[in-house]
Parts: sequence; structure tokens; C-alpha cells
Amino acid sequence: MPDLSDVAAVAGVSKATASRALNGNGLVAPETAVRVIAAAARLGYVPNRAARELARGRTGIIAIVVPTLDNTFFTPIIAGAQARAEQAGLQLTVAVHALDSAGAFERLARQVDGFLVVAPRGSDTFVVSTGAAKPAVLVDREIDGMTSVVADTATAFGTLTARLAAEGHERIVYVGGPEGSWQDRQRTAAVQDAARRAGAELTVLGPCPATFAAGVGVTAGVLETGATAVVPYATSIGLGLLLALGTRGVEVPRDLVVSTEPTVIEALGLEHTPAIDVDGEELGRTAMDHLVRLLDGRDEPGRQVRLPVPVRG
Amino acid sequence: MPDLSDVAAVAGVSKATASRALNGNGLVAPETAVRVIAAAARLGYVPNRAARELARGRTGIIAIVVPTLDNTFFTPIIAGAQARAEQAGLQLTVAVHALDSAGAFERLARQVDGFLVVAPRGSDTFVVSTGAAKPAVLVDREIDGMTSVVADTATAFGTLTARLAAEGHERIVYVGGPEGSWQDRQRTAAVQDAARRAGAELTVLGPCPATFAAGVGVTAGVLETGATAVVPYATSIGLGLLLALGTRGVEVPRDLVVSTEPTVIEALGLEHTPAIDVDGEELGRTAMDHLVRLLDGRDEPGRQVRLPVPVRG
DNA sequence: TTCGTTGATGGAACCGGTTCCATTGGACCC
DNA sequence: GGGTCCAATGGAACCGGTTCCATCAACGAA
Repeated sequence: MPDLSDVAAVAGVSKATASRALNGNGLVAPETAVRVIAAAARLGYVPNRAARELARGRTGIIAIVVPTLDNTFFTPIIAGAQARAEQAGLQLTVAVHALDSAGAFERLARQVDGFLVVAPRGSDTFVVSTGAAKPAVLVDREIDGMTSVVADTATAFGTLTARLAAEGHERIVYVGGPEGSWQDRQRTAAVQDAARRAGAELTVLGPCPATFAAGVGVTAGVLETGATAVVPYATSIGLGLLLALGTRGVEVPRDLVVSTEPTVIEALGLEHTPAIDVDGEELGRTAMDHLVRLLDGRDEPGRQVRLPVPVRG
Repeated sequence: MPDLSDVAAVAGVSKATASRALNGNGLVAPETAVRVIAAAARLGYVPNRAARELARGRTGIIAIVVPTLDNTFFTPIIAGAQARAEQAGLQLTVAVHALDSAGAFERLARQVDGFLVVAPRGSDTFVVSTGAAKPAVLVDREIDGMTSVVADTATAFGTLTARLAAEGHERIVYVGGPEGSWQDRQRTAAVQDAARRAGAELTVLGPCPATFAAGVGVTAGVLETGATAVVPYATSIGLGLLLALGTRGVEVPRDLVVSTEPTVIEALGLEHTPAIDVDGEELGRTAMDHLVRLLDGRDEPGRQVRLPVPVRG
């Protein structure tokens, strides 16, 4: 395996010059740079990451912290972040919920250059502390002072509710998310506001974990309200609802409209069911973009980005 | 930030001794080791990964290659592997499907010490080539010469089929998995064999991608067979089936038994529905264990491990 | 008593880059 | 023509560990 000395020798320059030429600092004469680059290409030179890290004091690794991998909301975020990290020459490492133990987090902080924090529910103070150790971007949640990228589902849920009301639904149920969820607070407020304006009667159920089983469990409560449309916090809850409704002989969407994500609705061939369409990969990509900007010093911490979320159907 | 010299100074030993003490080589006097470790703890010393990598010529990073994160079968594997990696002092990086481009794979191979390869469908020759560059463990698939860890779902599917037949189901449908799936070949053979022995009539449908939508799509075909029990390749297919059956007024399990995973069955309150219970995390943990053994030279490549899969319900 | 052996330790080289600082040579200005 | 300045480059230190090799003391054997 050729190293920088080999490249330098072939190009007839010193290691220092070779390094500069390959990093494109612009401090070398153009023809020298060409010579070095050609030599590197000919030898198949690949820089040693560890050596570069050691010299530069940067690891080239980003950690994405997620509460669990079992929720299909998080995985596209990871995929998107991973794709962007690769483009930026960074490695992404997935830390599942390592935040509960401060020690584990401290250790991790020393191994990476920055964090993507997906913490829908933790306390603000703790989440903030994660950003103190290394540059961090908060995903799908906002806290003052931290850079964040969120899918603006609150607005989308409001729009959705308004549309359901406009289609004639006078009684609507919102099945809330997990206890303490930041997004749930936003969505609840938006849904209530939209229902009030449209003159629809809204029942808020929950809190309810974002799981399939919880969706099954909440079904009886939903039916009791006599509502004709239900808006669940998460797709998993919606799936549980749909399944349980099937076993109870409730016909969807005739008897009850369940607004889950468009792909589910499409697969089931349900018609005229409006639903919000969150692009998780885009969320991950954007978050990584902003983290890179932070690392490069091109951005100051605190920037808050909201991605619009379309309502389909 | 304290470094090894600081620890050595506090403990009153040289850097060399400090390094040995902290790595537990057993080459230092016990009381010296205790002193060094105490000093490290007091200073909050964390070794610099890059420096260690550079000196050792190892990166301390393992890549797990998965085709997608959207399939809930893979995510527990990742979680399990991650947990074990952490215990072993390794970092895990998730590479989504980076295998299609050989260039990307080559680049990745230089950044990591080894691979966990989850490739349910790729061609054998390509999968083998991944193991050539760096030590690798194949997950949930077997190829001669490569170390592998698989959940023995084939046997479990056979047992399941036999049990269904024993419970009086004379017509059973197996909904096969994606085209080219290694596990699907094993399961199909096992299911066919079990049905033949039990004298049950078996229809094999598919191939069918492991998605929710595919489960919905295959429902009509399942009903056409007049079967009273259906065994889907994947949970996602089973969920799609259950949903579609609900909208068609087919009562589960009275009219048709759908054998999905136990957690789903339990959540829905279905009784007497046998199902296989794959422990994905265990699969991930075991695979990582064996990779570590390969890296340490404690194992030769080629070992094939099969984890038993229980049938519940 | 003396020599060889063994176990614990320290010194120093080394991993492969980056970057500070010094050097050199040519262009430009007075 | 001599001095100044700047661009290009090389030498060497450095990042923070690991590990080879030498050293030294203690101990058992002859």
C-alpha cells in the first residue's frame, strides 16, 4: 500500500508539498500539483484515515443518536443522513438511545466530530447538554439555541384536519403520540386550532406510544367517540387501528376514515383519504447538511429549519 | 483533555507501562496496573481512537451492510450488533446497500476492520468478494467457505406447517419471499416437505417482495386457494394480508389463520395462532461475536452457525 | 558465590499524515 | 545594483498512542 512518501518520491517533491497538492490548498505551483496528483493516481494512493485524523484532530465520524430502530419513522432519517455523510467524506455511526447514560454519551462524544440527535421525548436540558460537547443538529424537534431541522408536520396536521372538516367530517379524533413528545404538542395545538376554526368537534386521545400494539389498544376509544375520521400521531398507530377495525367489522373508509401515510393508503386501495407525507430521508439529508456547515464554521449554532410537509389524497 | 502521558505521570510510570496496564496485556505488575487504572479513572482519560488506529493498523470500526432500513427484519440485527460492538470497544457503521457499486465497497473496505454482510438476495459470487477484502460474517444466509450466522427459520417453518396440519388445516398457503432469496429457498423446501409428510395440500405463492403492499396484493390469490391457513415469508407480508383481509370481511382466525410474528398476534388478541419467533437482536449479537473471533484469529473463516427458532402459540 | 533466567519497566522508534517555520530564488521597486 | 517582498518548497516537529528492544533487579540453580 503506497503512502504519501511514495507519492512524493515519484513526483519528485517533499511529503509536505505532496500533502498540500493533494489537499488542494492552492499553495503549490499548478504544474507541481498536476504532477503529484498524477503520481497519486498512478500508485493508487489512498490516504490513511487514522493518520489524517490524528494530525488534524478530527475524527471524520458523525454519530446519529436515535431512541430505537424499531420505529419506521427513524430509519429513513438514518438512510438520508448516511447518504449525505458519504458524500461529505464522513462516516456515520448509529447510536441507539445511548443518551440515557451520560457516561456512554461522554465517551461517544470523544470519538466523533458531531451529532445528529433524534430525541423526540427527552427533557430539554439533557438534549441541550448533548450539543455542548460537540456540534449537534437536533432532528424533528426544536430547542432554542440549537440548530434544528424539523418536518413541519404541525402545519400539515392542521391542514389535514381542515380538509377532513371541509369534506364533511363533523367529529374527528386525534390520537396523540407518546408522553412528552415535542412534535405531539405542536400537532395537538395545530389540530385543535384547525378544528375550532372549521367548527368540527375534536376529541384528543392519548398519550399513546408510537407502536402498532398501541394503535390496536386505542381502537375501542376511537369508536366510542362516534367520529367519522381519525388522525393518528404515527403510522404505526394508524396501522394498528386499521387492523383492529378490520377484526371488528368496521369498514374503512366508509364507516371511518383513517389518515395514515400515503403509501399505506395507496397499497390498501383506499380512496379519498387525505394524509400527510413526511420525507424522512430528506430530513436526514438536510440535518446532515447543516451539521457539515456547523463543522466547517459556515454556520452558527441556533439555526432552525422547517421542511414543508405536503398533504396528499 | 488528558492523554496517556498525563496518566503515566500521575501513576508514576512510563507511557509504555501505562499503555500496557490499560490494555490488560498482563505484562505489568498487578499493583502497578491498579495504580495506572486508578489514575486514568481519576483524570477521566479516554484513549484517542485515531492514535490507536494509527499505531495498531486497525480502525476499530465494523461496517454492517444491509439492503435497506425499511424492513423491520434488519433493524433488530443492527441493534444487536451495535450492542455487542460497543462491548467489544468497536464502532459500528451502517452501510445501506453500498454493495451495488464495487468502488464504494472498496473504499469502505479500507476504512473498516471487518464486515457484517446482510445480503438476502445478491449473487453468491459478489457476496463472496466482500469477504475477500476484510474478515466478514454473513448474516442469515449461508455460502460455503464464509463464516455465517443464520436463524434456522427453515426448520421452524417446517415445524409450523406440521403443527397447522395437525390442528386440522388441510389446505395451507405459503407466500414466498423475494426473488432469489436464500432463506426463501430453504423455507419453501421445508414447508413443502412438512406438508407432504402431514398429508396437507400446500400452495406456494410468490415470489413476493417483503413489503406491506405486496402482502395486500397477494391477498386475492390466497383466498382463491380456499386455504384455511396462510404462512407468509415475512411479517410485513403478513401485516398486509391481515389488513386486506379486514377490508374484505374475512374474519381472522375463524375463516383464515395468518401466521405472523407472535408480537402481532398478541397485540391483535388472536388465539391459537402458531407463529415463528425470530430473535433478530440475537442474530446480530452472535454475528458480531463471531466477527470478533475472526478478527482476533480465534476462528478460521467458514464456520456456520444456526440459531434455533422457536414456534410459539 | 556467581551466572543465567525471568518478570517488570523505561526509552525510543514508529504509524502516516498535517502544518509551522525556515529557506530559496526570482520579480519588482527605488 | 541592492534591497524587499512574495510564491514555492523542504525540513522537521507533532498528533497520541503501541510495541520492539534494552535494562535492571530479584531469584533459583550450579
